[in-house]
Amino acid sequence: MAATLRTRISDWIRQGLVAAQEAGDLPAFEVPPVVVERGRREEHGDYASSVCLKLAREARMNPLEIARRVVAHLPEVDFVGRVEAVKPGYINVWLDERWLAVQVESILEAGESFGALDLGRGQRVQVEFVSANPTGPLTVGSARNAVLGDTLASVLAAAGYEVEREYYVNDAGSQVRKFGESVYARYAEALGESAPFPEDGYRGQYVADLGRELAEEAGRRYLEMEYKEAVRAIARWAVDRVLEWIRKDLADLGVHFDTWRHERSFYEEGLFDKVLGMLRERGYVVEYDDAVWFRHPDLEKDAVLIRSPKVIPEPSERPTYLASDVAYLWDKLVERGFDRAIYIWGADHHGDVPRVKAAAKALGVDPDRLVFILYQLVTLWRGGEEVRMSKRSGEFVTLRDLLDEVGPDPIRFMLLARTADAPVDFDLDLAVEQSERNPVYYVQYAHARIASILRHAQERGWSLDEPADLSLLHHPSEMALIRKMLELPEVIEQGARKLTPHFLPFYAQELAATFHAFYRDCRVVSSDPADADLTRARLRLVRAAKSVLARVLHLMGMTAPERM
RNA sequence: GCCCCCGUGGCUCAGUUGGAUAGAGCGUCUGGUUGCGGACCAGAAGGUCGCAGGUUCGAGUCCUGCCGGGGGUACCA
Repeated sequence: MAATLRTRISDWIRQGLVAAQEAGDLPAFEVPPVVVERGRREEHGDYASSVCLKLAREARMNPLEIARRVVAHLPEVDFVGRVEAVKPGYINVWLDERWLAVQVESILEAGESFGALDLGRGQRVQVEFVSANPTGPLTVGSARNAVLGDTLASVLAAAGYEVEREYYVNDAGSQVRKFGESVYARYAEALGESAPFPEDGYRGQYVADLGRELAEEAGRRYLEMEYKEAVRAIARWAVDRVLEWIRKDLADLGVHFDTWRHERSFYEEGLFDKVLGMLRERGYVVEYDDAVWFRHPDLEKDAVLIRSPKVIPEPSERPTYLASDVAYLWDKLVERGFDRAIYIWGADHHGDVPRVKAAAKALGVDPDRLVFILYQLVTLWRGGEEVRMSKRSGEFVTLRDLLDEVGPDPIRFMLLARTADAPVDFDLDLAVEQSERNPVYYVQYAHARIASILRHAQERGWSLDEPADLSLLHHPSEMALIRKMLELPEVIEQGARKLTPHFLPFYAQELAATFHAFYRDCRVVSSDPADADLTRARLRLVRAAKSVLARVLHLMGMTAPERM
């Protein structure tokens, strides 16, 4: 399966167009891309194209007449059963039902690789996501980030990209230092000493726990060190501890990273100095007010700060946010040579996008190779009321809380089933509710139901691996199910092209619904000996449906339960 | 002020580079299983796609203005 049905039909119609031109039935003109969409109504076929409407002006012909001539020149292909030119000038295409029936076998053969495309042609893409500050547990917002990034990565991999998942660890800069100071203070307290608690420090309970843990582990060692040095060491220790939590939470959510890139390394390895030098050479750096600024004509502001002693006095540490971003983009696109770098950011960072893009330009890197997916905020609801979250009051729902209360599957599904552009209202009551109002179970139920049918069949002595005469499949509900399964590659194509994984949960629901309707109409395991061949064919069909359902669920990072 | 996102049936949301009568779930109403999982299925009611212009054969989709909601506009990340 290298191309979607839609592309094959598009190519096919293009062939008809060209053939019509060569035969002199159509005037010579450049053939535009043949847009093919799914027929919205039964009488519009499985696929439909409106190219002829677009061509009417250039060809100076009635669009319907164009369509007729194109149809007359369409070559024979096995997957098309019927084609017609209608009303204003559409070309409607119906798939061949015998061909459809046979696809069941190819779906089964493909298994977990069904829907794989080579859209990416092996291009290397990095998806960098979550990347939350390692100064505390992950929040619900990070969960949305994680789910989006991880699923997008899966979709891109399915579409033929070579994908790497990366977590960017912000372990340089003022927040980490402040975190270190906070832990230091709690650590000192645990040992009966008093230490100044930093202004705007981290006040969560976990900070106190870390302080106590450190006191038990290290004793008075850090108290005897020079303060700044102790803070630096403690910060490293505490960041490592927090990263362990983060890693665990993400693993429980089903998210795994290939690489963890540490911001600090940009400074330790001299990458930042190198990139800053390049910017300076190219004239994009100005200095005034005792600080270093990045300037670029694309920016609305005169300049953006790169380094200032007022932010970070320590030259060895990260100067500003942008400074690291500039070093990082160079690291991604040049040093490590990714063709594309995808960033998953909260929409509150949208203002930084033009800066990073401008920096890329300044460094001579094509800014289009940087892609930013911005997602809106998540608000939690419980008992019909918004759950207010505030880190200061310590009353915020962590990803850990959510995992303990809801479990990974509903979290993933519900955070996925919305465009990134729209804010998410996460209804805690609904997420845990096991009812028809909860779409998560609707999809998983279809999978479990098929598993149950297969168990039932085996108990009755049916073999599941037996070949079958698939041409016996022709019931409308059988055909609908096959058609729906064959849509998966197109869902993957859309998701990879538009970088919008939210198509998956919608498709999953449709597939489940199509299966349930089939189940109503068609008995799979028949006890009538006369139906033996049909039973065999339907068992193949149902196995294929189970496989595709599992495939979608796995793409979404969810489980496909055998029973529930 | 400026920048970004959103505004589609009662509610939550889809809508494939502009296409044929705008879709789904939930909710409401009505109905369905003497056989494979009723966490299921079928049918019905319900929408001037925020408002006003514009672009064209054709606009929920593109452009402009306005209204309403959210976010951003730090020498924080």
